[in-house]
Amino acid sequence: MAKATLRADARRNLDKLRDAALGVFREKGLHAPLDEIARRAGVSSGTLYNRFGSREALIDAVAPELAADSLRAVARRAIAERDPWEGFASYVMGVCELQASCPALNDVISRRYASEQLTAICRATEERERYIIERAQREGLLRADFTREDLFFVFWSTATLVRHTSGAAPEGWRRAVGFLLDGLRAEAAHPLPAEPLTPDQVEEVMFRLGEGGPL
Amino acid sequence: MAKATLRADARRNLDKLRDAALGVFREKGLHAPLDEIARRAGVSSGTLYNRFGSREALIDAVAPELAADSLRAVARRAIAERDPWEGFASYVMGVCELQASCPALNDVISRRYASEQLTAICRATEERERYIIERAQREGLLRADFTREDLFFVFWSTATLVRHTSGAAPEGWRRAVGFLLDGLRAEAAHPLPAEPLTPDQVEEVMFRLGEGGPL
DNA sequence: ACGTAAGTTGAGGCATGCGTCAAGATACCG
DNA sequence: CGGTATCTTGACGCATGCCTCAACTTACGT
Repeated sequence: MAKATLRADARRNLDKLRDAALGVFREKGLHAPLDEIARRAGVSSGTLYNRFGSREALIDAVAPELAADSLRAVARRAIAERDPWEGFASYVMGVCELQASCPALNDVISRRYASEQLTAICRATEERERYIIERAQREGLLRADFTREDLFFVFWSTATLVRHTSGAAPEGWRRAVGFLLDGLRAEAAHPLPAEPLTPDQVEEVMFRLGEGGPL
Repeated sequence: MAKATLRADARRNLDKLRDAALGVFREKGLHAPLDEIARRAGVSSGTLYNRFGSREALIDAVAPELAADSLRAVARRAIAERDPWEGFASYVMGVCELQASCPALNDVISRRYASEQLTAICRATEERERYIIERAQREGLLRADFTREDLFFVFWSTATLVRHTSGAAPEGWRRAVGFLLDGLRAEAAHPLPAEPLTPDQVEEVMFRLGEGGPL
């Protein structure tokens, strides 16, 4: 399917587009206008479509550099914490910090776009999260009824919070996450009014997030 | 400025538009296309602009019927609770239920639109909230460092949650709110990593929400 | 150096949604 | 009933953003 060899100029354009996409995505999020990426790369929008064909392909091309490393690093730091609760808390805060630091990461973490690479990155994330959660629960520090799917509540919430408060109160989200973490400690637990989401439900929600729609 | 008396047909159209707006807003939220409202009212979009002139004016015309009563009712029920914590929890859950039950209310509560009437409604809300919060704090049930501005964290979060999970997991948000409430009990309190938002900051965030922008 | 396959261009078609205005319709007054 | 002020209409222009394709340009092999 894919041509093995590109003409030199095409190859150059592909690289310029990749770089431009990385920059624009980081500044404006994964929904940034493709035209702007083409403009920044110094090529026409037609070329962008020639080289990539879709936003998704473009995202796939930059996803690893954009997200994989930072997410891995956050998990690594969390696991390195001696205290399992501190590890969990550090993970949650760390991921939220990523969300706050870069619109594109925020989109990745709250799953505003799906793509092959992104999905792979998330699957890797998932396993690390399970470990971090279980470790904290084994010691009776994280409430026992907390599931990995519940993490999405945290990240979806922070996604919006960060998006809207980054201007007026850049550190405001930390307070919200603080409240939330206090509710996740084992000793804070009270019976919950609803069952956890199933992985399928999470999947479905993410799928709809991709659709876009208003907000 | 405003004409005191309208011609009969104009008056009729105004009412039809008001009704249509109420219906469409309830179904789709306050950002629903104005054309659709005109269509449902059986008039042309030009007439909508003749009668109202802007989305904001249209919102103002339906805001009281749309939002004021239900918000008041939730606060009333909360205050009627004997236990101040139950009152507070019931208020939070109640408001979130409104968010979940109607896209327009969700927009009002999370302040996706500003308008004169809406602002007035919110100011009324504010006082009731202060009372509910203080009552629960006086008894040492709600954590002492919780401010009225922090309520917005809850409602902003739920707004997004509800918007995205209403299809796949209609009751899912209750679980998220459950976690949050557990973090708000006095005995769950741990030092927070950030200061509360000032009312000005809340104002500014709300102003930006109105702007729209992506998501 | 030249021919051709490969690549690029950018105007233009699509769709959404806001807001306007000249032309036509209609209520109301005398 | 007629005249006029009031009101309605709906096509149009605007803007955003996606995506395409016929015409043009360029790299590369010989």
